[in-house]
Amino acid sequence: MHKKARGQAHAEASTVRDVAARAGVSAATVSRVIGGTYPVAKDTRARVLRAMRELDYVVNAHAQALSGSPNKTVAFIVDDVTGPFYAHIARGVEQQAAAEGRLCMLCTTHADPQRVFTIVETMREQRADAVIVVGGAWDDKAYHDRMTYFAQALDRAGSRLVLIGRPPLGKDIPATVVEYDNEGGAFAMTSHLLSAGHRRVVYLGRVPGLSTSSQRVSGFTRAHETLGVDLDPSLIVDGQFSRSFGYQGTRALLTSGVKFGALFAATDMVAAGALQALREAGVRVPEDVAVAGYDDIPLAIDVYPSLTTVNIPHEELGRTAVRLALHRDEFPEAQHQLLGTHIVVRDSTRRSGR
Amino acid sequence: MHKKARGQAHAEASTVRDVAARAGVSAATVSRVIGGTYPVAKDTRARVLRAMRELDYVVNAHAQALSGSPNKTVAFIVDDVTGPFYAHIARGVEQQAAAEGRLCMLCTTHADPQRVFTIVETMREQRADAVIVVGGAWDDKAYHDRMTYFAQALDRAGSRLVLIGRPPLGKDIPATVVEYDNEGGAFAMTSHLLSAGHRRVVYLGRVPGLSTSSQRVSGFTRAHETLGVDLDPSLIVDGQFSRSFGYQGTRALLTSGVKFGALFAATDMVAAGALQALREAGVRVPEDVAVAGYDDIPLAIDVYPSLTTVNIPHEELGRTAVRLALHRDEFPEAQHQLLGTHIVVRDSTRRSGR
DNA sequence: CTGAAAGCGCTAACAG
DNA sequence: CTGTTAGCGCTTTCAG
Repeated sequence: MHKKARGQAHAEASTVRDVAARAGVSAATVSRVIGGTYPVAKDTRARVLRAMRELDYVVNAHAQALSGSPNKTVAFIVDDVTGPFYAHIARGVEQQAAAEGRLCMLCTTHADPQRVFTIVETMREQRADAVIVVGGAWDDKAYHDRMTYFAQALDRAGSRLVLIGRPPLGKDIPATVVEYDNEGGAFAMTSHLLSAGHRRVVYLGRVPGLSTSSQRVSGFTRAHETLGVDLDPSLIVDGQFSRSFGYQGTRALLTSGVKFGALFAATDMVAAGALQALREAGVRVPEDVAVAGYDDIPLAIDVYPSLTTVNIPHEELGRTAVRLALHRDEFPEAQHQLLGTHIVVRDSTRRSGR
Repeated sequence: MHKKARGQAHAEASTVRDVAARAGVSAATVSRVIGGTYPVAKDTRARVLRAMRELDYVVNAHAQALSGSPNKTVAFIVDDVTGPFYAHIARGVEQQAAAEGRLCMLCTTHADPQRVFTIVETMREQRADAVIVVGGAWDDKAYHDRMTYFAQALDRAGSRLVLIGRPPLGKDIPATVVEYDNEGGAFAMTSHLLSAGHRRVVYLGRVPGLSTSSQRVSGFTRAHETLGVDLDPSLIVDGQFSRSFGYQGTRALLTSGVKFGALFAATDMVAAGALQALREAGVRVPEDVAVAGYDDIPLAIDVYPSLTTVNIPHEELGRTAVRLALHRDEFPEAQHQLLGTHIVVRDSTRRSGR
């Protein structure tokens, strides 16, 4: 009777053929009803529909994908969903993917640069029609080459590699790049601080070799040059993009006796840690030290005092990435976007006295 | 020459057959090499492997899935990735899914209860081997029935419905449920507040009909009964789980002239809004009003003053959900878990003077 | 250890 | 409008 006798008690899922039999039509007709993209007599369709319902029929997406219909999934690869920074981009991606009728696969690398390769490979297997990678890139040739290879491989397969917040791989590499004006934001923020009269501004949290970091530091430096303020190199301190580094780093700074009137944290998380350290040390913000962050994550309005920071259009980055990737044929010229950033002034730098 | 002449310039991806030809073996042998689960002569395997590399071969996951090999994806459905609450659960899910060799599909309902149905249906099509839904459920019969139906349908197909932070659907419904002690957490927190001497504690943000909310309110009420403190019903105020409601609601409370010495916010986000409103009104926390939240999201340590709140084991919820669902045959008894919660005391309730 | 052949569930020509 | 016939790329008996 049964095709197979599984150990499990799973009723075999019904197929187009079952539906066809029940509705007294051919499998092809059922398929046409499913697709909806082909004329089918009104009552035939009705019968088929009813049969589907009675059998609790559900198409098999894999079979669909296999027999030619374009795949409908977008892959999204991040370091860590937990960071508000990524979470908001993820929301944009998910939103746009849904709007374009795509499913969204979420993968996490936990900041292991190797893992991104494995994952991209897996996505090739899945035949995802866009693979979106977000986060700073490392200045590493091997890394760069590997990504370039993936870009080409995905392209050959009709898919697309998308980089969010990373520098382009190169001129003729088939990849979509959606950046935000990292350098410009840092420039604007530093200018804001310098114009308020601060002469010794700490940059807290440089990560050598990380593209995001280099760009921010570059904006920081350029602002000093532009405004003709000397920059003491010891004011740029290395450290991770984390709350705990913000805390530790600031404490270290405080005990080291370095003088500074303002602190520009590499990210809002770093700033949050810094604020705590300053508060514990009895340093008033912004009276004694002005503090600024970068990213404008929701946290920024809840810390005390509320944080002046650089706004990044998170959700738009995500949405743009998906849109561009899926419609690359319509917008071949637009495959490299640079979205704007702007500073948001809050209490942590307000009326800063020198 | 070519099988098809596509308009696109995509080189057709190579298949097992191509690899087989190149290695001078049959497709079956290539498949065996891929699966690794079957003896293949050492040098044959080597040749196949080389051919795969040379052709840049990538298996087609859909074809694999279609021809019987169990599917390898887990679906995760949330209201909104953006909430830190969900983000951390997502991390747990992703982590465990990766550990179990599964891919993770992320879907968002934007709090539209209808959308969850569409998505679950889509996941049936994808043949996901577990479908995880997180977030409070509505006390709605239609909703309940629909979920029950999905639970059964998924079960029939060898998949599994998992509910995180939602009450079970019923005794014999095949679904995995991972809850956290919502009522207990609220009870503990309320007791903490009452034992500190507060007699008029506001509960800010009840959402009638939402399971999460009902449980918290129930813990709140029970603590009053247990400690023999009268509860003025007007102290329970309805409102959404959002920062903005926390802000507005608190302002309204303040202008209404209702007296209260402590405020228990339905969630940390609500508490964050409340803190802002109190600060703006010149009400000192915790001296004038003690404030507590619920969820223990990272934000809680960054608001000022740092927030006393109820800790939920976010990541563990996610991990447990995946583990239980995938190994349901090994742990049939454990398909309903209740994870513990505990209060974390921080500055917002410290040394509260009556 | 390896090959040949059948088929997973669906869609896409090609004929009616 | 609808049925028939081929596969999509892979795994899996069943024979060597």
